[in-house]
Amino acid sequence: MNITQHTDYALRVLIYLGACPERRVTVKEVAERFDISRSHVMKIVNQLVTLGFVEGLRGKGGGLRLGRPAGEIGVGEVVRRMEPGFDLVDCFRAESSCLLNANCRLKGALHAALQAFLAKLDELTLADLIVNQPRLRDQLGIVELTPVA
Amino acid sequence: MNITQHTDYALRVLIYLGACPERRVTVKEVAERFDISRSHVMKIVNQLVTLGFVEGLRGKGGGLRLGRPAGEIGVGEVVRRMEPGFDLVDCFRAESSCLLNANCRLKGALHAALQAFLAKLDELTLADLIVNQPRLRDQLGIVELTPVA
DNA sequence: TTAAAGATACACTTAAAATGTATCTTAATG
DNA sequence: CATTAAGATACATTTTAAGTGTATCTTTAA
Repeated sequence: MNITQHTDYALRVLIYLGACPERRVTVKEVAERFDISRSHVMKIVNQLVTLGFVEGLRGKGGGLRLGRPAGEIGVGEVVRRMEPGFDLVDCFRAESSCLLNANCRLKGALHAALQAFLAKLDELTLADLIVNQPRLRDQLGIVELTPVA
Repeated sequence: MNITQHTDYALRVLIYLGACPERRVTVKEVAERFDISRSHVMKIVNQLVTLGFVEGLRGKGGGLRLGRPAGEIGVGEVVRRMEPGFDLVDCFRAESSCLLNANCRLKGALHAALQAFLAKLDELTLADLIVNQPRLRDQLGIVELTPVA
């Protein structure tokens, strides 16, 4: 059981943006900081923009910043919307035809567990992940008002 | 986010065995019933045997049956031991070196959510998934004392 | 001894995730 | 208005892990 890097990095990008609210951050900078491909970051960012979590501005001097205050971005919400599928098992999907289907208790049990998982994440907002901003900025290598070279 | 078919089918195999306690069930029968490859079932069964959830007997007249009473097989336990990795995200793994690492709250949050997920499954045993055995047997196509042709 | 079962090993296929490359669009600025 | 720097989009390629297939070994009952 795992979450895709896609979702994982979506959260990390949001943390980065949240820790650096005074300026726009570029995709290039994020990719270099986290040492992953620019195109992967771009895909993630695009989705975040589409969903309203991030605001992207094109052109010279453009870049990214949070689309809403960190306190209004739920961690559970991000995971729910970024993760491609929550069809924990085959029988969650419409076209599935497991023998048990009708009164299968397994399906219900897994569904309940999934809800518990997400509910736990719903307890937090992005702001909760960015407490102690100075230290976080330090770890992320964010220097005052100076973008990456 | 999903669980591998491996784990999914492990649970289904256990349900099948639990619903058919009066005789040994063969791998072939299970594969045909669930319409998946014999070798996939074999791999799953092997693991279940290694873990003690299932008892396999070779040779003519051999087959599978539960290794313990259904009431003593925890659903959470099965998922925990069958699922290949619970490294929800990269930073769960030892060799990972995320920038945030040290005081990253994300890691803690995801870990707590995972625990909530498993705790929910820990509330159930295999026996809870096999209530209404007659109906289940009917759905699984289990006929009294008559193996699949 | 034979047949029927699980056990083991390994090669192959498939699907999805991640990466790479190229090009388009937008916006600031000299 | 041209240039430059940014995100947006599209598509092809690579990589990885999950699943499948085939062959052979081992065990056990009859």
